Amino acid sequence: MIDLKLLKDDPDVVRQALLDRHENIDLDKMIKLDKQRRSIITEIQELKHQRNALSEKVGKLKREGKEPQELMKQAKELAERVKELDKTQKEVDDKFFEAVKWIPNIPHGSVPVGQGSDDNGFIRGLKKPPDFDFDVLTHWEIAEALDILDFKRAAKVSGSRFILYKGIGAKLERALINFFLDLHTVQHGYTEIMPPVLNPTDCLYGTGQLPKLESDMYKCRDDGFYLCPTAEVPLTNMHRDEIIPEKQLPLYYAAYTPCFRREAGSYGKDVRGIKRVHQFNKVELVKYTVPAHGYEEFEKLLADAEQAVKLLGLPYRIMLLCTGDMTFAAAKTYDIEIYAAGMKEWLEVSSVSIYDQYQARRANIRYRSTKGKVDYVCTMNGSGLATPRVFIALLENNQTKDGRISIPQVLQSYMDGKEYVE
RNA sequence: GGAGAGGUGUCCGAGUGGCCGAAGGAGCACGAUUGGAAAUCGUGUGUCUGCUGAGAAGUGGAUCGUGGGUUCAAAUCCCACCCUCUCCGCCA
Repeated sequence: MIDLKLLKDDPDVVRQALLDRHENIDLDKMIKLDKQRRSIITEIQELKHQRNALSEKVGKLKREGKEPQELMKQAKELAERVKELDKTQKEVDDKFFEAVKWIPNIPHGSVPVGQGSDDNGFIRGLKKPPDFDFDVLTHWEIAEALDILDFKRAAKVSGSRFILYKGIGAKLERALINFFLDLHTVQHGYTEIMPPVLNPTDCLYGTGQLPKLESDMYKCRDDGFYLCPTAEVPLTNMHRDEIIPEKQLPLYYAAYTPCFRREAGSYGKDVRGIKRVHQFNKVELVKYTVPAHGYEEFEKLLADAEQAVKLLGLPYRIMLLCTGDMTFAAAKTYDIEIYAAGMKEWLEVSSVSIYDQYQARRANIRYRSTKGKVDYVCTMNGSGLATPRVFIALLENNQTKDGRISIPQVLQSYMDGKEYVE
């Protein structure tokens, strides 16, 4: 949620943010509702004040053994009016907050204004894809040849866009997960969490997937749970409705979870292979910090994710997303993309986002400063990394002329010391 | 699914209709003490929010799991729901 003071005192900032993000939201209606709401509140509070004062008098007189009938009658009349107004206020309030939920975060000043991926900025990494001196295959061709992914049977047990890893393929997937977790917990100081992956509505609202991405998630009909679309959800909601002592900050969490996405609206796209699937594995990094250190920690988080790609020796680049390409709740986002030689595309393997206090406001996550002041924390997260695309890149970039895949050195200890998938 | 117990501030915990935003303790902050620290002593200390104010602040309102109800007045009484714990059943 945005800071409501902005709406009242500086609505143009919000208006500009909406423009930059190409969000079509009727801000004037909200401002009007807010004004209406405030005036009702003022009125109600005045009445309640009177009522409370009367009640107090009644109490005092009764204790003195008197029966203040007249006062009680007055108070009753007041109380009835208050009750009615309370109802009106609730209606206006509900309308207002329902509308405010749809206001996205304000982009950070360093974010380029733009429409879509063409307007994203290049930060660092490879400018051009690497060359190969032989005809490269796509990952689905290699995987079938090596019998490490079984597309037909994946479709049989679940449908299209599901992955069935087999044999050394399954082991490679497990190696990636373990490598990422070990890297971030041992080298980068994150605390490992293994959270539940069925999460209730409140959690998805807290991190900002709801209300906007409702149709992109799987929902359990009878229990109302959503299948976790990213570990960001449980990791960020862990501290919902808490006030964290400042000296405990920053908090660093890393978690492996499967992630579930309906990928609604992408039907004809990327149907071959495992680039876009309904269930995938991801190691997610989440940090909670004091707002003043947010952007410094954010750059470190990016570097932590980048390190994983570097150690795997994959060709990558880091892009800064423009206003039009960022998700709803983010104030700034970097994408790490690796090049897949077979598909001849850059694939996003990590999206590193900072939310300022937007998520914290929604999820009510606060901290108490050493001086005793309470304020919302700053949250951020990034994939470190999502496996299917790393898997693609390993197959497509590490393929050899003779049809094998060389295993990066950092993974070999997780693969019984093997140097090749063959 | 059945039976019982419980949900109060940062935490523990008292509180069964008005003098309760809430005893007591811990924690935290500040001060004293100390060469420094621990211990000790003193003082302060919930959160959200309306209005006025440049601000310091002032003055209201709300808040004791959530939502309703009774009452002039609710942490306290009534109803529904949610969550946690214990026991039983069921499943793994």
